[in-house]
Amino acid sequence: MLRLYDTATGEVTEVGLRAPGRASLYVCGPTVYDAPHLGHGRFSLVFDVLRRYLLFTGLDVTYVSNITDIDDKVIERAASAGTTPSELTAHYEQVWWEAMDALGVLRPDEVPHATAYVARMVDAVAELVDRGVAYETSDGVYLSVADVPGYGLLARQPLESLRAGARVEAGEEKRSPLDFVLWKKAKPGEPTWPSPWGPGRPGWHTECVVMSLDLLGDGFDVHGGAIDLIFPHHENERAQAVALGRDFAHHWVHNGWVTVDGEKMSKSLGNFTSLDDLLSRSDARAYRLLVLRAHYRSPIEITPDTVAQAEAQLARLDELARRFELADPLEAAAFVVDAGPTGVEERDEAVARFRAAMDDDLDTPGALAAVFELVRRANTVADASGAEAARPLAEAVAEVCAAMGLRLRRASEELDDETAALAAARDAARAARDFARADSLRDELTGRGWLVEDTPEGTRVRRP
RNA sequence: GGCGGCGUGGCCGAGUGGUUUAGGCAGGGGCCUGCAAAGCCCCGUACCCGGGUUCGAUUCCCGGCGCCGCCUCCA
Repeated sequence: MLRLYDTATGEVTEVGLRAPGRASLYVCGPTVYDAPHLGHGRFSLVFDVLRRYLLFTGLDVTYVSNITDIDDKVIERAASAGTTPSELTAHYEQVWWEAMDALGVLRPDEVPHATAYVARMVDAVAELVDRGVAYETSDGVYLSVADVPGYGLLARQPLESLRAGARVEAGEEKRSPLDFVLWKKAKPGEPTWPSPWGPGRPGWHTECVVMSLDLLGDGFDVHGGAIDLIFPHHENERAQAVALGRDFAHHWVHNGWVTVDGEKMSKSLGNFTSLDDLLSRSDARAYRLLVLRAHYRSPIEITPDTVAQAEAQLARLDELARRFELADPLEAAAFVVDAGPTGVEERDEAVARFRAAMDDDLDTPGALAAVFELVRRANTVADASGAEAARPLAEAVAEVCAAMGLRLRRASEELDDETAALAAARDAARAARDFARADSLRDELTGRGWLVEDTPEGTRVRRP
């Protein structure tokens, strides 16, 4: 059974499921006011891997991830771009899904949009006011965190300690600097929805509480997001759920940063890279592999060097797929499910090692180590006893990679006529034992950017 | 000021109180090959510093040093 670090307790504990055989996950999605960057890519990949692994173990998984399509940034960006918030968010949501598709991230089962949930958010805020834990000011409605038992649980800091560091804006009417806005009264020119407090729009933290509980119900299993969402976003979500008397997420999972030169990549530091930049200059699978190579809670450094290392690693896997002409399990189905032991002992043990690593707080580096050991074994057995003897091992590599969403590529490149002719000429020269000519033809091919290999079937060229 | 994380061999990156090792990339030697490539085999006496606990610490404790993060509606 899967064990994961739980931010709420600070310990790695078993992920208890609300309903046997069924897992429910809510992952905070993007605010669609700009193109996605590497950080968005990482959290999407981390939770895609978690989801795929749960599916692999045979669970029925419901995965919900939202789109935030109304907030200050959306309004500001739309204004400066001379467009409307809804046009802006429609555009960037499309960009978002294109990037997710490129990364091989499965679409969520449900994608709630904040703007579609405003009425239900108003209901929730009204109930918080009724319960006496929220109050109205001249500019909105706020939650009184002092009235929420256990506030600071996720931040792992007591209320007083958080208060000491909180920034206080001049002219605020909040009772405590930590109180956060549930409803913002409209300023001129802003999109609005009706409410008991006049026209306005919801605060950010409310949507995820309302949408997750609506779609997954009380006591859903896992709530995830990137580490920066712990405080205040998730803390404040939880605070509302507690104040509403609802049973909220049972396990909190957060992934680590993408860093650049050892520093957190962030917009304010101006050191962020868009996902498109990376995908345009590297194999999209390399980013998934880069994410898998590090533990999900560790920071990962994305540099041209680490990307190149991941691509070299990928080449080793692809080479195996080519050697065995492996079918891609993700060609036939969106995800793979473990069919259980096959009776081929070495294969079954390797899959068990893979699962043990994944069960141990999603230890993907360990899982990858099991994969590469299996790659070596498959090649060794094939060298000694032929490809058929090693086939179950090689197929297990593809299967287990697919369980992490990593697809292997066996297709050789399309050859243009000239290249194919050079390769054929080289085969003829070798057959005639005219090695000088064969070597010069290889140089010719190499000069055109091909890597030349001899196989039992003759010259094979591929891109390095 | 409060809270937390990290410091592993050329690089990336796991892990562990001591028996034989993560894994990948790069590098060296070998097998294979007409020569290569791919694949396979072998190779690096790594764990920030100083104390302490211990028969024994990279792993536990304390103290340093260095780096990073959160306490701001950043993934």
